[in-house]
Amino acid sequence: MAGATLKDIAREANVSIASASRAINGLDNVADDVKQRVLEIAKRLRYVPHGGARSLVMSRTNTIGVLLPDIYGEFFAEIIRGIDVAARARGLHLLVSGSHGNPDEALRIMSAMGGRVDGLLVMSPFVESHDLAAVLPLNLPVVTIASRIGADQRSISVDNFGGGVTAVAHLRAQGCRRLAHISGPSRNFEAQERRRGFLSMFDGATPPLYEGDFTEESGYRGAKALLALNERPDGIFAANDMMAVGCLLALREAGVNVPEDIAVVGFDDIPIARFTSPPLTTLRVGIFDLGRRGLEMLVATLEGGETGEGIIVAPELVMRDSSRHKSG
Amino acid sequence: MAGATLKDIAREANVSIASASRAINGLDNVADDVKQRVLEIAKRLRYVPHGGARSLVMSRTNTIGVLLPDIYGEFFAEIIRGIDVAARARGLHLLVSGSHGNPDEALRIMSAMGGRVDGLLVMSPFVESHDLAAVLPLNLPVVTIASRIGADQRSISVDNFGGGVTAVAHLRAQGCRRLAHISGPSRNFEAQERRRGFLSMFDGATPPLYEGDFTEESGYRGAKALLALNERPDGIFAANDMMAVGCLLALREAGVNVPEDIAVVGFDDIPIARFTSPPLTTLRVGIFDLGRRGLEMLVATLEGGETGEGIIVAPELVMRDSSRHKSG
DNA sequence: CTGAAAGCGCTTACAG
DNA sequence: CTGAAAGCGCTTACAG
Repeated sequence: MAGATLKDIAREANVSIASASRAINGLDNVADDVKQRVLEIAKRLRYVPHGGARSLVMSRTNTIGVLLPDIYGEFFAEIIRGIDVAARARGLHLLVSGSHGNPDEALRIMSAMGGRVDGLLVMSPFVESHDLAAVLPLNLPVVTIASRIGADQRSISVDNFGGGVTAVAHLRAQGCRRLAHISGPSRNFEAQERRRGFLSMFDGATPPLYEGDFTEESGYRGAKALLALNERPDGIFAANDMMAVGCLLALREAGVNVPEDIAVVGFDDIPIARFTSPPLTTLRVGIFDLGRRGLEMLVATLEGGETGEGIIVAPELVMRDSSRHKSG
Repeated sequence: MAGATLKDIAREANVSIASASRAINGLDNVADDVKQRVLEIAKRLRYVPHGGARSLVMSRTNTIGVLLPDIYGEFFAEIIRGIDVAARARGLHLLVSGSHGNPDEALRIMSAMGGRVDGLLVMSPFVESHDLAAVLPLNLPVVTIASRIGADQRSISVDNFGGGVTAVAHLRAQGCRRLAHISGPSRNFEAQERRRGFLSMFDGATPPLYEGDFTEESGYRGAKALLALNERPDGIFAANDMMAVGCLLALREAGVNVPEDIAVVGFDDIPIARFTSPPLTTLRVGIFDLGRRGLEMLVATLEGGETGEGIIVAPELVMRDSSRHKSG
């Protein structure tokens, strides 16, 4: 019922469980015939080693815990894919937990992962996330991705402020004079930084802001709200691509030409951005690589114990038709 | 270094490790003061129980292994989200492994998960996947999602054939006379079934087929290929929404009106389908629910040992503007 | 090359 | 209410 164990195999093969263990693990201090016999029996019994027991004695789980705020849309699919590909290349397992809504929940989950993982990859973009640092498990290496956690933490994050600045500079260079911003949720640290970057380009003036929640839906509503303004904007910076997609749809429905009447810039460069109509100008953060590099950094910590500080990735402007030069 | 253990706590609290264990687990056969003392010390030491040891002795891991073919795009993000939400509700962990490219790799991964999980949720849509059934770990409950594995397997899948039939019937009802199909990859079982359903509506005649690979890119190329035909189709059934998105873009670029000139139907109803232009008519399979119900079915097997056969979900036509009634 | 034995951290009858 | 002890399945010095 509970599956074959090493003991079963050893008995059947007439050897000690030590020898069985060695054969299974491919060590060379086993007689060839023993090795063969054991392997055969193992296959016949469909033996699979008990990972828990193994990790108990080796004090290594070969598993990385992954903590995500919400598994939603292409952005997170890409992040996980990057992590997964890098983990697979190293024979590591992934204990994944998505959709925690706040730091408290993240904490509960992390403690539930205790003893099951060798390290933690945490993405917790909540503004309050720096509290997390205080409760992170001792002795468990952690790398944060796009989060706001104590600066002493090893981390890989995005220059969101700089991205906001770049978006504004680009729109102005394309001839836009009245810019507006559809921001992400205010409790999201990244959203806050992008908005700060955007606003930093206006001294004194207060450009129109609409607070969305990173969904297409909210981008759609945001664009409608901006269109209703007395002074219509001629350039919109959406804090992520999902909202930009919703935004493009609302503009189309309103008969607004993009980019001639209103230019649009997103953030992230999710795979679908090339396939919107018109194709979306955006700030590429290399989502897949964010995940991949996060995992690699964690592995480096695990192995070398290196004490490098964080990496900050500068988003790269990808110009597509949604913002390409305009008449005015 | 290795983190505090029950022994450390017991020593510090001047109790046996048995009592410490009871206090930690909230059993009631512990004196209140002992419980309090232990809990305090545990918090101070940032104690987290060793999951491996616990699962070893309890022969229960509270973890579900999830095996996906590829973590890519919104479809898989939604599946995982459904699984994750359902798992969280039951206090279960998820050991996730994405991007296996074939049944062999799936097998390797499954054996690597051995002893770490109580059950397996497998999605392996490869045509050759029925081989998997022969090597699935003994005694490890498995539920398959949208896969082609032995019929005795508990499973939740989609009526892909019926979906193909529905798509054709719908397009014809909208007035389309020359239908074409952009199919998924031929080694994908679901893609095959959708194509079979499509073709079943043409006796004798051979409508145009273009084989894509489920990416936007291939949908884009497929539409271009179909537009180059002598006899242009006036209705296209794309085997998934991603390809339908690429298809819509190609049609727009070619100045083709949708649905007036060519109507388009997708498959899946990914979240973004409502936000394409025009909004995409598609066959909704309830992706999130596929994941959620798969996990629930697995849990039922785990708990009750019930022996129900599989569930087959009928996709539901969601009519949007990309196929709404046409002149001709 | 091989086996007996210790021990990883935990839970749970069992006896008090 | 409490503790000593057995045991979950495995790996690894240690002694042969």
